Amino acid sequence: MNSRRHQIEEKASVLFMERGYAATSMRDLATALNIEAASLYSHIKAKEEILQDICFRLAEEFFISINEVLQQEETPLVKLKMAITGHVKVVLKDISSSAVFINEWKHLSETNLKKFLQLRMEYEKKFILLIKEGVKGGAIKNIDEKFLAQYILSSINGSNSWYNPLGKMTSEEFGNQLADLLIQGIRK
Amino acid sequence: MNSRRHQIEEKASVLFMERGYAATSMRDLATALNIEAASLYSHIKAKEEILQDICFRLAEEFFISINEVLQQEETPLVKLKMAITGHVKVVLKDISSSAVFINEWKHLSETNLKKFLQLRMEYEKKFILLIKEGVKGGAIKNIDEKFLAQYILSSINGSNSWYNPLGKMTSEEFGNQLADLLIQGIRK
DNA sequence: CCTACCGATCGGTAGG
DNA sequence: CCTACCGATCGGTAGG
Repeated sequence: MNSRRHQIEEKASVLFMERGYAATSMRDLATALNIEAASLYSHIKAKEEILQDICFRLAEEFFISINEVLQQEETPLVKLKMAITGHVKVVLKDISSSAVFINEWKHLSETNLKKFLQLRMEYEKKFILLIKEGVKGGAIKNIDEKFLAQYILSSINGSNSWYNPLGKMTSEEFGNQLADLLIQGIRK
Repeated sequence: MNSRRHQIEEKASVLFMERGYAATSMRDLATALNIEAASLYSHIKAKEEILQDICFRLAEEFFISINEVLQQEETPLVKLKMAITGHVKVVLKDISSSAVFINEWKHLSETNLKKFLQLRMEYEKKFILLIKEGVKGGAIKNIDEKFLAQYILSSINGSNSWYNPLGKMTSEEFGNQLADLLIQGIRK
């Protein structure tokens, strides 16, 4: 709907990814959009509002993905693979926004920061539960589930910085490849 | 030798990790050291000099580690595991400095940035070569070596953000565990 | 969406 | 290592 606002967030994601949130000024953003800095404030209330919107939008997308996986009737290992490919899909669908989600959340101010970390913890817990199932059933190595969850999630998130959309792999192939490597590493 | 300078860099690493380079002011740093901002400049020439020193010091440590591994007479898979545990060791030995190396290098200015990216590429190439050996010898899956190298390195680097020095694992145990997961994922 | 601004803060220097 | 500053830039507002 609000297309100008959408343009602002899109451009901001790119700049925040490239230079970081703190090093991107409202004048930088305005220049990239061919307007004056003051004009931005008829579309947003504050700089942080942009960061907030990006971070919580991505959080929502990650939740949609994992919740869809959790209601499937599959083995833990299959579900875990789906959770991984689903996470990768969200990351690669919008690389700049996910880069901001992954690297710039720390610039959220108090209340937002708390909410954000709460959501991230909830999301990680869902991964941990999935892994616990797998360990119990004997499909996954008997390693601390939190360790494995952090390992998997940080490995996927890292791919944000090196996946090349212009390379030979589509994002689906990439996600599958990555998931296979991770799954083979942790399975018994 | 120059212990005051060393203290400045140490404290700066922590602040740069916590808030990011751009969001850390020289006044923040000075306050953390109980001195005035202007006093910092009798020890350093500019803010970027601190960032530069941290980034290139870490780069050096990574090179020392990989070069030691490369001159070993071992199978590619064993050498790769050594390269991984060596890299983890450097990362975990100084979590704040390595966090700056991993996340804040983009704030280096032109000349330093170019040099830094050059070094990082050289380092990655050594990993790629190691993996190529393994693929040729049939020990490692026939997957694009660059993909595998990026996957491994970004997975290790990610651990910087979630390894808990106060947890049950020593950094050696942690590095071994991580290396095993990665190796088992990529081996044939 | 723009012009014209504001107070605050930035990295850094002069001089002791 | 400090006091006293400087020009530049920051996020943001008023008023149209």
